[in-house]
Amino acid sequence: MSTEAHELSTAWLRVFLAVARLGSFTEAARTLGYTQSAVSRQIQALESALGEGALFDRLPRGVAPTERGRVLLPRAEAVLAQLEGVREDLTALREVSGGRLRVGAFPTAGAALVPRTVAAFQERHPDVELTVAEGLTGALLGRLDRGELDLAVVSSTGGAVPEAYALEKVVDEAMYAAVPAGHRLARRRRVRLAELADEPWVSGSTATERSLLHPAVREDFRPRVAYVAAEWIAKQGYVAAGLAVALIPALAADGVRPDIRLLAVHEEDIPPRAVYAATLRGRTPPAAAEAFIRLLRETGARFGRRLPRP
Amino acid sequence: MSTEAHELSTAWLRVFLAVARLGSFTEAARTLGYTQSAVSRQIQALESALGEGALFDRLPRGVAPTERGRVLLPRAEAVLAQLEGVREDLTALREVSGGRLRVGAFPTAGAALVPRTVAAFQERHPDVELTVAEGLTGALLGRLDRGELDLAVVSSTGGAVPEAYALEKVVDEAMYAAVPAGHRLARRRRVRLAELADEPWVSGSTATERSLLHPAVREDFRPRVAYVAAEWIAKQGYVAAGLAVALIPALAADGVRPDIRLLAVHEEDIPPRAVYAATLRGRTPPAAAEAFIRLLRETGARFGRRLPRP
DNA sequence: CTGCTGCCATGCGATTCTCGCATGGTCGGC
DNA sequence: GCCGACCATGCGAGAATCGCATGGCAGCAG
Repeated sequence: MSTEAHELSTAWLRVFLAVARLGSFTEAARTLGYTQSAVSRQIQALESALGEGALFDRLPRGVAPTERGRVLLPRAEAVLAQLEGVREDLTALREVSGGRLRVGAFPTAGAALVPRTVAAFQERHPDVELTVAEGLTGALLGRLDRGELDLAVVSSTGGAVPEAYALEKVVDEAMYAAVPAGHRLARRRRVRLAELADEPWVSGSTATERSLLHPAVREDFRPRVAYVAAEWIAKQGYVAAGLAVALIPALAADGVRPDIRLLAVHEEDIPPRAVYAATLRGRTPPAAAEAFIRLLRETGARFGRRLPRP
Repeated sequence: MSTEAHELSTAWLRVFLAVARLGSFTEAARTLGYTQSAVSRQIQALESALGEGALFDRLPRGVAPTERGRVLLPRAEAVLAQLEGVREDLTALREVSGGRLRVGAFPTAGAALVPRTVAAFQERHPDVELTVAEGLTGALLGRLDRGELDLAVVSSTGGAVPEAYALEKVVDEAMYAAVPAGHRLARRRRVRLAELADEPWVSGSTATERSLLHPAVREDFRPRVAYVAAEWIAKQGYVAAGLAVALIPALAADGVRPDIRLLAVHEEDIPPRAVYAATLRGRTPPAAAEAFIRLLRETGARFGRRLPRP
């Protein structure tokens, strides 16, 4: 007879409550799907685990809680309620309600992809505290490493990504050529870059290595960068004025002014820029992050090789 | 692989907390006195009981809680705190702090026995809410039966007590003869009732059957009740005036006026009146009741066959 | 690049727990 | 005085849990 408190089981408490409520071992057993002997022993075990003194008086007709039993009653309910709370919390987590999510994204993603995804996310999971920070891919990964972010939206332009991160492709971003409304190709829907090889270009940098044009350079396409403008709003100005054409990633193609036409560039001319959602490899990402990534892909699908404004 | 939630053990949670705090199965095992394998399996069991999703990420150097783990953390602490609360409550109960105690007592006990016991009890257990009700033995037992009282202080005068009650003798109450200060026996400390057989008596009733004198009646003691007075204060008046003598139970002998003398009556002349503490048979009495009974006996010892004022 | 080390997972046998079944004891009622 | 309701308990089967030993994996030093 080990009078020592091995460790009290929550099953004990559930049985205890049933017995207290029903006033009978037999009835509690029937309700709980046990035999009467099992209930008897469970109560015995609980009584011995709790130390001296019975929890129920065994009367000729059923049982009645002793003072100890009456004291235990609200506590047992509280414990079980907490246990129920555990399940609720975890369910809420699975259903992505509550908690926080810290997202980082590269600048272009801030044009449409991330804002739209955020909007959809907020609608579905209004309880999640969501923050978004902008930064370049390298910086974002560093913040991920230091635990400052839960999720980073990065592009493949930054070169090789260390193995420490788990990447999930969100979208293969299509590229568009932007031409003025009166351009000779303005009525086309698709072009080859070779057709624009002789046009003056506006780009983010004179050095093509640092611009979107870089992966497109080939034998038959060596663009002449006549104007330099980093911001898309400025590029639009040059293009709309008929001074130049520009290469625009689909993610930035939203809200283009009406006097500009976007032409889908043939896939072979420029590889799609991949956008990834990065988390720390080996660490289970927050459930909210999973949900955010799903929405990212959903939103991102609209930017993959399709003209936003036909 | 039973993915079903058998019932989560509190041991799970304790192990979980240790692992979360120490960041390592091995270290937690060492701290808790388990082997590493046991900890590993406990966490596995907890994870499977809680359903999909791990609680810890297994890293090359130790483990780190996942989001699920971080959510579980405060809940687990709460559950264990409640469990600790159970033990504290029960310990407090054993040490008689808190809770309530409802006592009933027959009128004479209210003269000194109960008030003194109450005072001692309040001093020792100030947290217990104590109430005292007065009533005759029969009524008190009825209220005990109906759960209106936890404890009844009753005397043996009421005849047989049903078996439904557990009686614990508190004191065998001595009887005194009260005589005026100038009485011929006033200097004695003990008397035989036969010596007072010819005196006029004052009693609570003309019918000796209903008075304290009843059990004392014998061949050589047939008292003549000259005066009837129910209250002890009135009896004192007759005695002090030298009109009569009276029989006084020790419990009522406190605070006797100075012109009256109390003489111990020989034990053979009148059987001591027993005072009992009654609880419901078969029901575990409240811990406070046990403590109260102990103090009753302590206090009552002063009224057994001893003159309170020598 | 190879062996070492630290850490978690897992197969195995022994122990303990817990269950259901059947039985015994006690009390109240017809 | 027998019967029925109810709780306690001996017994054997099955499940859970433990420790021990081993395996797998990642990082690190030589």
